[in-house]
Amino acid sequence: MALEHALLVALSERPASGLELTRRFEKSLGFFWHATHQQIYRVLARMEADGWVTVEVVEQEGRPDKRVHTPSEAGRAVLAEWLAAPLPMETFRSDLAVKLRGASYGDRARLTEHLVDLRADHATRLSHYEKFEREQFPEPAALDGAALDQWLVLRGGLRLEQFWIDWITEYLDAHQGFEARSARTSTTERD
Amino acid sequence: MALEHALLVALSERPASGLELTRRFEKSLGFFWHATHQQIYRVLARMEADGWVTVEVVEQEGRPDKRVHTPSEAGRAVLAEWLAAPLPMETFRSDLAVKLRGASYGDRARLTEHLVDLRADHATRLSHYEKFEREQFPEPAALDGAALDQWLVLRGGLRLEQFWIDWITEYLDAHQGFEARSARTSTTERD
DNA sequence: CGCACCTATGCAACGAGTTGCAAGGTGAGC
DNA sequence: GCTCACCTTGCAACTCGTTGCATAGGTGCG
Repeated sequence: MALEHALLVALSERPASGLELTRRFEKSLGFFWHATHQQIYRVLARMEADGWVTVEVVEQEGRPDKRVHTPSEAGRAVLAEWLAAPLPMETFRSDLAVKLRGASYGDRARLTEHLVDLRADHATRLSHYEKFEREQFPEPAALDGAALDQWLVLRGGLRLEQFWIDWITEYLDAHQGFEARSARTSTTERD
Repeated sequence: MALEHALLVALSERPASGLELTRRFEKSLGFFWHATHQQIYRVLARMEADGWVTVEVVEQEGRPDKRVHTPSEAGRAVLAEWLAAPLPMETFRSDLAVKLRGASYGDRARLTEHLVDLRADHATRLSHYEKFEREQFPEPAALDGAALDQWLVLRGGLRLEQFWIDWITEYLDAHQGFEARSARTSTTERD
């Protein structure tokens, strides 16, 4: 329902072809959104049919032509209307939560290994975001308008990665603590 | 792809009918998952056809019969296999992120109002979770096994609500700071 | 030349998830 | 007795998103 609007935001920042949008969604906007190129192409086609964007065919040297999309007046109106609507609370789905909760019904040691790996992956992405922040936004206090917004969304990405890391750490610590207590108890029992 | 597994976890904790599962998903498991009753019925039917659960029809007084589902041996094997698989990093979609990023192309004041409301909603849910934690898990250090896992998933829910609150707060503060700076600048210019 | 790979766009089929609606029964209030 | 709400299950139609494949030219490598 909202990919249309995400595309309108991206195209408002800079008109682009379908593939260029796909690339951009893998980068900065991708902190909180991901879409395959097919999905993007399909939605772009619908938006064009609905008159939300205009298309200009740009010929390129040594490459196929590309179709560059720009928000129309109608598209800008649709975007503005969507932006003004209230935000419903999002519930999300997390396989991780289900696996944590179901750990008793499987191999907890295997799960623990995967959790260590997953935490490492999130740490890697976090440091990637931090590098990006240092390079692209060296002086956040000087930002305003769209650039300030972009930085703040990146801040959300950073915070989210930290959330995953902290949660997994709490889980691992809690189970380690439980095992330590069990070991002490059985030692005591042996005595 | 994973609703099957979430249902198997829930049914492992306690066998249930479709509607009972729907209720439970609105509560504790719902921190990180939500499903409509239709979705649950359809998946239960498929799991029954695949032999992952067995169904017992339970007659009730003054109510329609209910069909209570219990994981079969095959179902438990499927769940264990899924639990042992590596966890892919989840990317998620957030309308909030898109709206924050696109704020320049709409009415920022309206968005700000909605953000204040949204933050209040998350704060409400957070305190609800905190109450639940105090009541259901008064002594976390004493937990083990499935109960410890349940508490840790609730901890994730708490952390996630805090994430939303902190992020929105950072956004509002940053824009307030920018407005304050702008006001000072224009005052200076007037002098 | 043959082969692999890149750019750019797109189709077809499938699975997941939501919304709207309904059947068929019970209990509660008036 | 009638209406209304609720319980339990379920169908149908729709949107959203993914996966696999296709086309058609261009570049790079041995």
